[in-house]
Amino acid sequence: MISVASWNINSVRLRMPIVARFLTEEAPDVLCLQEIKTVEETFPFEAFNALGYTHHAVHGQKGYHGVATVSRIPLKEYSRHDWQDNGEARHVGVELTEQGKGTVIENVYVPAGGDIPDREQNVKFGQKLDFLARMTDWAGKIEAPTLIVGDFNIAPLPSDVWGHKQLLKVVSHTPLEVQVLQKFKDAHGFIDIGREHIRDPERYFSWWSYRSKDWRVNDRGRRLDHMWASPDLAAKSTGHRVLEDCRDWEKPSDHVPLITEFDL
DNA sequence: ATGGTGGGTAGCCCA
Repeated sequence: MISVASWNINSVRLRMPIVARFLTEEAPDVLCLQEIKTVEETFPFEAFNALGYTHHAVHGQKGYHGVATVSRIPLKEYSRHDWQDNGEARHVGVELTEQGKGTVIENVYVPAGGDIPDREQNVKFGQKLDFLARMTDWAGKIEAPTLIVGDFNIAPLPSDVWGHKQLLKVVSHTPLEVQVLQKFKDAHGFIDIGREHIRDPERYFSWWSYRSKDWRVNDRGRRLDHMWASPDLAAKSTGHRVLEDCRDWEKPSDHVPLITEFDL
């Protein structure tokens, strides 16, 4: 059995205490972090090593974005893509080298896309769409059994958001983004593991804005984080959980971790 | 309809 977690941590240095708590309590084999907001030189390697997570692939950037995959089972860095073609650190891929040998885990942080869902008025929205288009070209050429996880910054289903009608013109849930994400999915035949285990139309959120008070009461969440797998790999997924309680931990991220277990 | 809260980092950018 191998378990893989994904968590947009919104500064790994600030939140190392809750990361340590998560690794101690849940002990996933692999943890994919997004928005680490640091370069490799100041990544807290020692803290991860002390917890038994001695294998790392870090693609960092000063102040913004950045992704890291840490593991207690052996892996090697496999790829780094710049799907936005602007030098931002939003992807790192690893390949498992012993247990689960040959399995590729791609860790991605899709651009949020700004506030206005129109590429003419908002450069960031165009960059988000272009990022996804390049990711789609790449997905069509995948050969290894692949798990792609991370903050996709799109909530595709009506049951992935607190209010479908209210959010149709809000970046992350527009029909155009949903369509572009679907093309990416179809390019490789990815399976949405989260929704294999928590079926539509059951409520499934992974992010609650810091700006919304009483997140548990108002529950204005969205499912921005995903774990998608090649069909053969998805068939080996035996469990999937959303750790909503982490949203209430001290100095929380606005995202919560997802964990999938595989019979590998 | 608006602004609301966070993080990184040094005057804003980004989410």
